[in-house]
Amino acid sequence: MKEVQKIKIALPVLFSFQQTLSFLDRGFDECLYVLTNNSVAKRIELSDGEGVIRISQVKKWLEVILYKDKITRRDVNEVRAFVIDWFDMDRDIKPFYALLKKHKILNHLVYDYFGSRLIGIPNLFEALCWAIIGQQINLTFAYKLKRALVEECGEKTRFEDQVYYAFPSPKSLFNMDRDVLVKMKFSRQKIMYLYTISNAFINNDISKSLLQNCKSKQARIEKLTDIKGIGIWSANYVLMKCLRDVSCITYGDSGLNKAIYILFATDKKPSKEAIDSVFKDFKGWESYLNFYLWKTLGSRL
DNA sequence: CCCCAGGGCCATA
DNA sequence: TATGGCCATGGG
Repeated sequence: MKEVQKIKIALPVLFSFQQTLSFLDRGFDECLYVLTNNSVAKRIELSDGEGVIRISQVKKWLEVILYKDKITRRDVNEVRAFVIDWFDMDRDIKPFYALLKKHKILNHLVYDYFGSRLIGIPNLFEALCWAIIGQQINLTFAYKLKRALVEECGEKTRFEDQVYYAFPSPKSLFNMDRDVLVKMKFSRQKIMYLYTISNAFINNDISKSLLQNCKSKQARIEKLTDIKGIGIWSANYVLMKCLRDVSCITYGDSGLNKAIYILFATDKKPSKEAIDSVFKDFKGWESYLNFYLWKTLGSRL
């Protein structure tokens, strides 16, 4: 970390960095970034090696400080692209807000979460593993599992009295001893799914570019759900959080069910038709509505 | 002790 | 196609 470089990104309209920070800081035991009152820092993997970035707001700009041994022009471009992707800063969400404002029941969400963007998981392997880890268990426990995994086999950087972890690589996860994962309290199913996904990445059966090159959304869903452990919920979750597809609905999601039940007085587990009727006024913005509905449940789901 | 968590797979009918 | 059991643990 011998060199330092400041990178400025202009704030888009309808973007709130405070909302971004409050989403990242939901009281869960997150291990892949470090928060302060007004900044977030994380380890970043770049083509020319790893570094640490710290992001804060300075007036009308996002200021990203990159710490790295030797900083290249390519590093700077990649960091800028990473942050824009992570916080979904390139998207014009005016059309979404227009739809929200005229909705009878949901219009207050504009003001409750003003400038809140769909925060992503740019790393596809991490997004898929996180979908597996989070299935069927409460998020508090899911974050504990993730931390155990990351601390065991994620690469780390020590910088200014802090440890910054990378999410494990497919190879390092694949090579983890089964018993170690059992001791961490992963279920046998989750362990098998994680191995399967790791192996798929190692063999290049799945990658972000392979998904991006699929002809249709349906083809992407099929490619994802071909993987054992990835069902319809996980596929939509990953397309939303990693591929930045804004037209996804996480069918089967307990949090989504709960939000719709509370706001629309449906069954506790609303039918697909009931869910679709909520989303029908938000064509092309389903992922954003999905994300905002999650937010209505509060910091802890 | 019960039920359910940001599900999905498999067996059965 | 639909339904029920199973997974592992923790919180309510």
